[in-house]
Amino acid sequence: MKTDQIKRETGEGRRAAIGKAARQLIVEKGLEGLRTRDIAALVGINIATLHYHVPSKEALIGLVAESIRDDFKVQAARHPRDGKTGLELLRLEFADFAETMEEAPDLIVVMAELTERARRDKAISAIMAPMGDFWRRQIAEILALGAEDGSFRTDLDPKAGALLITGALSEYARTSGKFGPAPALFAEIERAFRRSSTT
Amino acid sequence: MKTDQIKRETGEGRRAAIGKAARQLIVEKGLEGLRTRDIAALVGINIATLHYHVPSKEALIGLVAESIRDDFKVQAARHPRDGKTGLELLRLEFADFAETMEEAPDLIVVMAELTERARRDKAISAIMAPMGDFWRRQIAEILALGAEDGSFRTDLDPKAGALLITGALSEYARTSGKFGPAPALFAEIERAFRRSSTT
DNA sequence: TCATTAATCAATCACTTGATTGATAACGGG
DNA sequence: CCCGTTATCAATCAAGTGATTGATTAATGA
Repeated sequence: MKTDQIKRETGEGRRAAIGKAARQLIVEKGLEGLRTRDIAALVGINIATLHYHVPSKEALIGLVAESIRDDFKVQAARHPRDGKTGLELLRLEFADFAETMEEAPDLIVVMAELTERARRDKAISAIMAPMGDFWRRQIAEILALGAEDGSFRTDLDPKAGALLITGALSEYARTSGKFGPAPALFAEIERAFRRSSTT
Repeated sequence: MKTDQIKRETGEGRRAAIGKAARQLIVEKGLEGLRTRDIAALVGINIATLHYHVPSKEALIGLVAESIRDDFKVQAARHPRDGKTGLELLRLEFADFAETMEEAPDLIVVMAELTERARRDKAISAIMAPMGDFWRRQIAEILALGAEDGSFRTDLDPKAGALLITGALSEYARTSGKFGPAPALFAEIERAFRRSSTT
């Protein structure tokens, strides 16, 4: 257990540490207030060393975006999803989201920050946009499945419904604290898509 | 029609011009890339003159936040809202939103940017948070009214429903272009809250 | 063992950026 | 017409800010 590095660190290890520190600083100060010097200080290395591992600030932000994408992929594949009804899958989605908010709230903060930046930065957009698309498509598939298996309304538009759900969850994460407990929101979403009461 | 200022400009006029230029630049480069020099250049004045009218960058961002709030208030009071059913009011809300996206898309972009910053900046938060609250409360009232007058489901949770709607509209604005035409989303929202088919 | 590579840092560069200073020119009331 | 107020700018400051340079030291393989 060599906690404190006496001397050196392997290349990939450093890159990972730099990415982690950058994410932490983005949470604290925003992308706007992100400084290479602060990152280096947090990692405990010289600025030149930081530039040795990550050539530019742009590349650094790209590194963060990639690390977010990786975390997102892990989160998306956490639970088995076979042989379940639409409603069960949707609840699984809710559970995943609640779990992420609990365990890795900074993931959501940094994602929001990068999504904002993606509007102007094509390189970031290339990484972040597919993530949003993936999420929405996954929810849309769940809704379509649920409409077939009787969990949800048959007049449901899966794509629009998916936008509703991802929007609501994002908004909840953004305003969290102000709005009450998540289950109340989850329940309302279920009612919004449930099959009409008569049979 | 004195289009080009030969010499001077009144104080309030300048402040307004500075605010407008700042908003334009925030749309182009983000809050992150907002520079006092760029604003001054866009207005056509010296940096010192800018500081004469707006003492600091912080005050400048506050000015932008206030101008956004003012626009928001105008937008919110555009149509008469008395004597209508919940569904009619909701449709009015949709129309207002679509109109804003059409006529003043930068309003939405800047609002998103400031909302993001509000997370870290208390002064901005003090201006922006009430705006979001106001919007959500207004929608919640519409939903509550519609549940009473028979437009919407009776098992509707107005607060959760409002979060669903504002989240969906924000998400739509954020991803616009990717998702199809707004009416499809509006229609799905209506179905989500409509009274169950029987009766 | 020893040359090569990988990793690190002190010092510094070139430029940006918010803000200030001191002087100057228009405006407007008396 | 004159003087105080308002508005403006050229020049400059001080503190950053991303990035580079040149040298030094640990690891690594032949």
